[in-house]
Amino acid sequence: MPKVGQEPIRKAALVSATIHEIGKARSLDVTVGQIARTAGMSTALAHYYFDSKSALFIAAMRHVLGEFGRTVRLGLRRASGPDERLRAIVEASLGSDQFEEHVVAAWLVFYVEAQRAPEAARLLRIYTHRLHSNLVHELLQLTGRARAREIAQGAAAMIDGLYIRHALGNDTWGGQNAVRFVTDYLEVMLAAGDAVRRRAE
Amino acid sequence: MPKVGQEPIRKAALVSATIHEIGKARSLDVTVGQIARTAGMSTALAHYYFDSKSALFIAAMRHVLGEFGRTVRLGLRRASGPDERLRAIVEASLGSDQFEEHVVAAWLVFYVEAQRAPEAARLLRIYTHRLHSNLVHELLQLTGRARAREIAQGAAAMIDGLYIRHALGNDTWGGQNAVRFVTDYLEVMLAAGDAVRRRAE
DNA sequence: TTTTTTTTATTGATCAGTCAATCAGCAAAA
DNA sequence: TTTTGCTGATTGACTGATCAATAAAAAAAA
Repeated sequence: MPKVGQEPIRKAALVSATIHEIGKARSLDVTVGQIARTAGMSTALAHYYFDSKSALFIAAMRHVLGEFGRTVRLGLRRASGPDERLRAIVEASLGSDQFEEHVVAAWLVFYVEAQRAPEAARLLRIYTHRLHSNLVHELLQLTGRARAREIAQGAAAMIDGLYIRHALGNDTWGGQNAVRFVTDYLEVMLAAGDAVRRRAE
Repeated sequence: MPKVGQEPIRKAALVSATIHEIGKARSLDVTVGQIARTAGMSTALAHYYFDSKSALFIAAMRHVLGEFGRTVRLGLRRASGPDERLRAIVEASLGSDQFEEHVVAAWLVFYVEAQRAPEAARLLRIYTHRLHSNLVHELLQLTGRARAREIAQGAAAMIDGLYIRHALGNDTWGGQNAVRFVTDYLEVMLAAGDAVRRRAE
């Protein structure tokens, strides 16, 4: 049975199983044994491919973040013009892909882990910065730099907030409307910026 | 040494130690032993006053939520007029009290716990509903019911998002500006509502 | 008032269970 | 025969919870 070239297959299976199990347990409190069993192998083999449990978690987090990045890039490639592109970013962040149950749980859990594990914090910072600079890049076509940065911060915070409220089931809206909340915010803030600018002139 | 009437003192010490230890560990992964030692007693005594570890966590969460509720009520009592009162709500949510290191960590950890423990979920829902209805109550003086609800949802999401970004150190602004982000949002959304209404007339 | 009983407060020791990690060793390719 | 893939068994450390035992205060009884 032992074939060569199993490493990438096994690692992928373990990463996928990790996300799945975290989603099921809704917590990082998942044993390597559970993960390994779900991935169809022994505990020892899981440790053969990943030195430690936390290394496995980091790999899982990197995978979720990678998936997200790919979704954003795909959305951006399809959109044209700043408005459409802003919408694409928001949709990638609050789209149905990201709202899959186990992905949601993984994100929440990673948020907590980012408080302790430096590597997890680093990964999350990359996500934050990318979201911010993506938003600013488009907003710069529509307003000044200072205002673009401010609106991007507000929108990013709103995205995170809507995400968490959905994750905890504390939302009355469906996932659909979440996008509208942010796009409304962007639209209104940009219009208000115009008003301010006009008033100043 | 054993005196009567220790129960409230011991329980308060345990709750306080729990919040402190969660803040230090930045995780729910804290042993009863650690908490008990910090509270100046044995593990067995901690179990004497709280049946289980999770009962202790729930008590700690109830305490944090209670403190928050008190802060909101105090702020509301001091404010007059819907604008001031809205500001008071936001300030209570994003004020320096709530940004104390261990309180922040406790909130984040409770968010995750709310995914599994029904009682934790219930407590968090109370917080969510209270924040929402507080906001709606004031907004109703300034706009229609449907719009009030929508703006309240957006503002609440933004508050949570700003909170988490601060908790993770992913904020470039200081805690101060966080309040301004939300009040700006409220102001602009209300103004836009007026514009829409005027346009419709 | 003194004595006895009950209640409250407290702990060290320990149980029963869990878990991450290791290791020695086997099987099949290369 | 060396490398890669794989596992059962085991280790060592930890943890929540329980319990028997003890001390002091309060209440009841004498």
